[in-house]
Amino acid sequence: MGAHVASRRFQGGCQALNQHELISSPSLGGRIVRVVPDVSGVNKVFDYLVPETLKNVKVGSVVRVELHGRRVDAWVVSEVEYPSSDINFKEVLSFLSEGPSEEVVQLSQWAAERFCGPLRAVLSSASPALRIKKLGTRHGGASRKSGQRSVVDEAEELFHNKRGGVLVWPAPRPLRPVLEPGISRGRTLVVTPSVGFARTIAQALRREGLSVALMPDDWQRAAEGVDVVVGARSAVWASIPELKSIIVLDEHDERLQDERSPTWHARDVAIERARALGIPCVLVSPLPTVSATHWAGAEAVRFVEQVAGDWPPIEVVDPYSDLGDEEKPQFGLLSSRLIEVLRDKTQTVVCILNTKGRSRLLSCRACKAIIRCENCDAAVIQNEEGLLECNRCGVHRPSTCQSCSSNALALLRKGVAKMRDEIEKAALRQVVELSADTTIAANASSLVYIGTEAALHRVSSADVVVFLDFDNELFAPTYRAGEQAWTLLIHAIRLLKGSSRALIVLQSQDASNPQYSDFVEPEPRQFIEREQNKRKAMQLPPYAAMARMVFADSSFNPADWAHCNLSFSASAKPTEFLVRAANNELLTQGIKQLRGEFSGRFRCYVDPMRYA
DNA sequence: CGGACAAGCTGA
DNA sequence: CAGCTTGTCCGG
Repeated sequence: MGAHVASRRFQGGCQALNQHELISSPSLGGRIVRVVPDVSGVNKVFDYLVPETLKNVKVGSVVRVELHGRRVDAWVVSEVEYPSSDINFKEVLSFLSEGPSEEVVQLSQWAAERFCGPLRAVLSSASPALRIKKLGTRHGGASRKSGQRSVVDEAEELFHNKRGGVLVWPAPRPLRPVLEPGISRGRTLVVTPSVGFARTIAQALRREGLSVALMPDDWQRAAEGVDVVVGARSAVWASIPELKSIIVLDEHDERLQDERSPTWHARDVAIERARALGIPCVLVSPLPTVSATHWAGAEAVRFVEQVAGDWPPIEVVDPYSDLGDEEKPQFGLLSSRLIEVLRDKTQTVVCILNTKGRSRLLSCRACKAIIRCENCDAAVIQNEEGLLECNRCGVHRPSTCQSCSSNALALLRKGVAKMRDEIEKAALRQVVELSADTTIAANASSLVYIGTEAALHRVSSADVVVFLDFDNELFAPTYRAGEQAWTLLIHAIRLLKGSSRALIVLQSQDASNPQYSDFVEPEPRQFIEREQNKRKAMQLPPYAAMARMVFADSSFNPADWAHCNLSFSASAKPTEFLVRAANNELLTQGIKQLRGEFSGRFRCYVDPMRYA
């Protein structure tokens, strides 16, 4: 009977990690540790006895255990006490490696719960790539040169504010003033969207005489103690003793979110980590997300005065309305403004054509308007029955244009290769297609490039960046389309740094849409406020919680699960659902309940970047 | 995940 | 009813 009660306590998968669940009392047989096996599909915890010989086994340690007849790696997540010693535990077989600190283990548990995914995956991101038998202790930090630079007042204030906040600032240009107030407080964690950016920062800080750990390679150095730990999103899991502040750079960038379940976002993890430690977290971006500003609250969002040249001129042009009728069929996505830019042989031009989901974008043959959902304004697609269907809100309607009632609709689809040919014809000079296997000559001058959004990461500078079809970004069927469009734009703007003729061209077949006015006259305050109001009105994150759920088979019927207080909407795939709840707590609670009661398997993607 | 065991299907 | 496939359960 006692064994049965004990075994019931292990039920419930990754949610059953509450170490306070068991009554504390001295145990007779030695230390008992609760472990998470590194086995996919086993989202449960198990308890093992630590033999006297393995003294270095502690919370976070990677150990070897026998589970169901096989030997597997596992993380120790807590020590537990049993009221009696009548259960025969298996012993931990061996100590394999140092792992995340207890603080990071707890943070991982928070993230697994908040993002409704397996703890194993988070612990894996938080662990060293190679085994570490023993950690040393390094200097206590603060081994730094004096000679501090002038500091941006706003950044300074945010770090002195106990909680931190959001700094609206065109990083990565002068970065030192933003990092300085953090670094001067003590050990600092800097998280960036890309490894390249992290490496640049690490090099710059090392040149100043600071000790720096670049994640994930310097896992051990970070755990032993350095002045600054810097890395891409998984650096947010670095085990750092006596952490004093956290800085997230380019908070708007979606690369800060992991796309596998659990879909943790480094911004959210950083905020929670700082909260738990009672240290400031400062989020930096030229245009922070609604989630960031909502967390900070109005008084902790600081706008740094824009420097001239931060924003290059941005032109929105309509490739249809500004051409003569006879030119339209010939040039397609080529506006006269674009042709003018292309033909100036002294300028390097980068053209971006995002082909993702392009084939699904519809336009009206008669009035050229983009076909949108009448309810929520998202771009719609045509389903198999020929009806227009909104992926965002699920509304259907017959195939007619919302602005002129014509029923002649055209699919806008053209690949990069085809566009390259057209552009080359119009440009009267060579156009290079940028793809994964294109190499760019180091000092190639004044060329025209074309590629998907990945091309923005493949060139180092340009005079002009043209988004051939910005509607595809701005009206993408995800609620974060506005922010994601801005992310691309910010990246493009940084490519223009150094050019005296910097220019951004956004081609749109709906240039008069009010959403475009934000781009012509960028006003971060206004954009943030408008975006916030939109999310609030439509009950979208962060004012509500949302997840994509992918079931292993089609045995799930949402109608049977009303008691979980989740609202399900079907998607194009029968095994996928979009699920909503009023807030994150209700979402995780509902999903937890569902996981407990529903027999089938499913994966969750909380705050999904994109959803079909 | 992958082993254990149970229940279901087939063919002589 | 052996021999095989398919399903469900469970791991300390």
